[in-house]
Amino acid sequence: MIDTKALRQEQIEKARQVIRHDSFVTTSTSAIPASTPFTPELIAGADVGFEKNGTVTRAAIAVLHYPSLELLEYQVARIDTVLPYIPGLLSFREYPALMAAWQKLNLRPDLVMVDGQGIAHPRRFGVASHFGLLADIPTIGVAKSRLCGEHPPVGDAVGSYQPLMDHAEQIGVVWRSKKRCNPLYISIGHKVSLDSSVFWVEQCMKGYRLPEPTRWADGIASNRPFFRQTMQKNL
DNA sequence: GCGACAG
DNA sequence: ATCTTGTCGC
Repeated sequence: MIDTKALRQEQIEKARQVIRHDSFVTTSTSAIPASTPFTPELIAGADVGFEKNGTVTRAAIAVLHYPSLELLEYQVARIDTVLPYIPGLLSFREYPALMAAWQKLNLRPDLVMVDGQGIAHPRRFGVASHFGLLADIPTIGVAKSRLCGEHPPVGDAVGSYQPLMDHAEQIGVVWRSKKRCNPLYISIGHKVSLDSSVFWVEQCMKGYRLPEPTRWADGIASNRPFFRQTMQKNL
């Protein structure tokens, strides 16, 4: 059986290592100051899906150039599924495949947007934080629905937002990325502040519900015709 | 005890 | 997440 008790404990311990402020580092120089004076050159999106009745876990990472948001590279990794889906323990199921895809990458993204929660998690250790910590890369959690926390209704206008609260602690921002679409749940993954997280997601929007990095990772993974065509056109 | 519950 | 066509609404 699965020792869920131990996995939850592991989350609590690893969550202490998550860095919640901007801590971008260039390939050469030292750490870059807080806030957003730093501009990433490469932003990636990561998404995980399942095949063969859930027995195979497939991760896709798409690397885009910023600010052009053009696709520069993508890698897909397939591994045997290691764990069933258990709410709150999603990262243990998904991060092995993410690491495999990560290691295939030739480019080194400055920032990765992960499909799922960051610290907007019961133990503050969602898949975006887990992956960011283990790959030691700045990450942002961009989820399509809520895992925990509460928030007031978000306004209908694009750009409207509400804080995602867990008791007295703000764990994320619920942000309307597109009209008549459910809002996005944005949270700190690792080494990116909440303000910066929302900022970079905004900078990566191109009229769809999802920011381009995540949208591309999603499209590549699901093998949809439009993405295949545009992919071959550019790569 | 009864719901809620990322992907 | 995944199985899947048409269809309702803006």
